[in-house]
Amino acid sequence: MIKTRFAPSPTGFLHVGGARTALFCWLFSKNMGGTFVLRIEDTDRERSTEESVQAILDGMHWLNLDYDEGPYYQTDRFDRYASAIQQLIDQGDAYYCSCSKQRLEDLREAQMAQKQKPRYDGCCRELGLKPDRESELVVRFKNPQQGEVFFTDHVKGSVSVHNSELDDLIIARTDGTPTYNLTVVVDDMDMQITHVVRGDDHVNNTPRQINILKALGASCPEYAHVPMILGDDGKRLSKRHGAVGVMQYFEDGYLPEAMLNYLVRLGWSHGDQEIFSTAEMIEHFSLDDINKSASSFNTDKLNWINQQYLISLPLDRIVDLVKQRLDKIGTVYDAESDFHSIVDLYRQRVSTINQLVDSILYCFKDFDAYDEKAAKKALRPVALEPLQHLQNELSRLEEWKSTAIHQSLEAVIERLGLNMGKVGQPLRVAVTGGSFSPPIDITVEIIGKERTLARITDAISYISGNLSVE
RNA sequence: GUCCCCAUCGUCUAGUCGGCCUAGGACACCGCCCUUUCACGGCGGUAACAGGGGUUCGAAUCCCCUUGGGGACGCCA
Repeated sequence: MIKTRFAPSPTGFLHVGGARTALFCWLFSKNMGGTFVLRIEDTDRERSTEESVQAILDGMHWLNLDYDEGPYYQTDRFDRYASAIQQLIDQGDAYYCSCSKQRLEDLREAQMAQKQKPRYDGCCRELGLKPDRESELVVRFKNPQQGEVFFTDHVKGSVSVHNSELDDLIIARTDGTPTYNLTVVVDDMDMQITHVVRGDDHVNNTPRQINILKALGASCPEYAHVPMILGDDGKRLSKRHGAVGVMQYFEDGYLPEAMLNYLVRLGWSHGDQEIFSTAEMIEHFSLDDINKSASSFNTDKLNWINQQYLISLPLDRIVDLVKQRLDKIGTVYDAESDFHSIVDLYRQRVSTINQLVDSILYCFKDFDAYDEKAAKKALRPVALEPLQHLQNELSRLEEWKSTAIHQSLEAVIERLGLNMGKVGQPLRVAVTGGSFSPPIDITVEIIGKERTLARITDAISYISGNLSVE
């Protein structure tokens, strides 16, 4: 039976890299019919926050990455860690160390100066120090000094590191609290995790953890270290640029399905397939197909995928999201109004919910100003006559339907000897404020007779006003 | 600096463990078609095996070196 875990530390929001790691982990366990556990690694009390825990939970919930077990909190398991540390000490696999931070710092500097890899020199390793009330000691793991650690990673392949490269890492701080490398090992062991799927910034920790695991008498899980996600510019995602929480994408109008689909294709593929339903991802996913190298986040492609989902998801879903957004930005609209047709007309013209809402706003409220370029091009004196004729024709319409509206347009075109562009485009700008919209007859129908006529009047006076100014 | 890892179009990638690759798909970009605008859709185009050595009848695929990138080196995780 397969068991995986996602183990974030709550020191910030769930960023795209973390989200993808969680996704791969989740996908793998679903594919194998295994168990997916969520574990919050909050042993660093200085930096862990309640808000971060919530942000991670929110992000996973939005993406629909549900867990079968947890969330477990490491801070609830300090007793267990203490006993594991004691076990190691009793076995002679760990020892107390009294080296001061100052000595450690000096040591590190001296090693760097000699172009060596900075690491603990084992000063207290054979001293047999005992803890007393006066001095606060730290506990170090007695890492083997001979041989090498070898493991086969599902994505990186064979990795080996000589024990001589490793030092005696601290497993308990002076205040007695356990550190990361000890807690992961104990938890993975106790929770019977069979596959550790995590960011590849942990490959260097793996040999140390394997050594601790062996000392504790446990067997090793399998590993899959997934590569990092770089920013749009190929640089590392950091707080200062690009590293936004996954919920920011929700705020920006992206769909969780699209986000998941985009993320799954970053570092993983299944032939030439681009669009995957969740079921398809689960069916085809395999850890061994994950790419070894880092990949860059590309917003253009995310936008494209989001648009694909905007088009293919059930209309009701999109309408709900549009209403939510409308409410959020405080747009007043008739609660009875039916958005289905307008949303359906626009979903293939935009790439996010927010863009969709922005572009249909003119249906609910009058716009403050015309789009500058559009007005300059379409609302010129030559447009006066067509607009006046349209005003006339349309005001006489009894049935406000696109077909009838279309006939009115045709009538004006014929009477004035113009083409559709000369008549339709001024109308479009007059009525929507901009130059992009679905077919003009349909657009006009949706806006309604009263509003349409009023806006044509406004456009006529706008053009006339400009005339008198000149 | 030391150790670990990585390297196909601008980006995401295919490349079933050497031949079917004069390197395929997608995003972006550029044309054309559809079209009253904008999109969607359709068709076409520009564009890559980091460099150098091997191994082999034959290498994007295997080996070595160089270069470049990333990661780790905490009483952070």
